[in-house]
Amino acid sequence: MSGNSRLTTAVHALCWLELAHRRGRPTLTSAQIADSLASHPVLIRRTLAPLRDRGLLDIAGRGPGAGWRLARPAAELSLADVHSALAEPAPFDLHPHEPKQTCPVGYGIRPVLAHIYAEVEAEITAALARRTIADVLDTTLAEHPLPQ
Amino acid sequence: MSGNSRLTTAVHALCWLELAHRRGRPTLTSAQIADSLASHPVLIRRTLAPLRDRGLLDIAGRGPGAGWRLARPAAELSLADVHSALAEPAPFDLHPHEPKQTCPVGYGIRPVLAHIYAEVEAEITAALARRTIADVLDTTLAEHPLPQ
DNA sequence: GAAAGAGTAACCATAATAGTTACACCCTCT
DNA sequence: AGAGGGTGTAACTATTATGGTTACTCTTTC
Repeated sequence: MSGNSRLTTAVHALCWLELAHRRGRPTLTSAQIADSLASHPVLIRRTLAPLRDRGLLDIAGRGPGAGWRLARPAAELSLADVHSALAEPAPFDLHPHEPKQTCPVGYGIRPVLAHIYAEVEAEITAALARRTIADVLDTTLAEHPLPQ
Repeated sequence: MSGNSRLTTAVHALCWLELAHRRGRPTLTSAQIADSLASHPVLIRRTLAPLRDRGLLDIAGRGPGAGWRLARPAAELSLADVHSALAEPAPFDLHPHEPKQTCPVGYGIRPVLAHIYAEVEAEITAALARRTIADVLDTTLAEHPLPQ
């Protein structure tokens, strides 16, 4: 239990919602989404909450019959949108403590590294922006269809 | 204490070694490196050990007078080399458990996501490959020189 | 009033990281 | 031979993130 699978969880959930939508099912409950992920409804609600707050998803109704649904067409929902909404941690951190300020390297290296790390983040975002939820779902269904 | 600052630690150490080299100091001990980072010699040895094993660094001598030194010119040492030697964790993981195999999404989504995540990794590597230790040191000294 | 749904707080287990101590081992120097 | 300066590494601690789980509140439909 070390890594970070929230992007996976969110993308899986959104693809599943889109597939349900295509099949004429407008919404899914968090229990139904959790079933596909072999996870738990509370985890789904926790993971999807920031997407709801950012307007990627919404809840249709309340009480019995309520459920999650995409707030935008799946073809207009990129993985970068999901990544950004999740506020994923950056892959690289600067020093845990301030380095020695009387050393030329310790004094000046932090903004240099921060700039490089920002570039890396931009590349990650750009790579994720190339794929939409619709792309992922279409590729999944086309390249790895259920047997029989 | 959540993130991962090992790339920062390693790049800082390598820059400091290169600066020492330019000043006519062929090696630095882990205690001297730790001093610049406001860290501890054991952490330095732990972080630098995989770089030594991968041939980016070596130890000159043993016993008194021993110390770390770059095994290659700093201009031929990219941050991607460092990142790779450190075996940094990927930013995104797949599902913590196998998703439901009777769901079309659960059945087929993992290789699709794995492919996208591999692309992201490649972009990270490419961005880091654009900078060498010499670049980082030169930029640090030029853009953020010690006052007076 | 019962039941289904989301929203959330609280707690547990696990793992990674940084920090730290302790000690074994190797070598140089006196 | 012994002292001391180095690395190598195991072991332990504290902190934090993550996933998992339970338990509860609130709202709405039936």
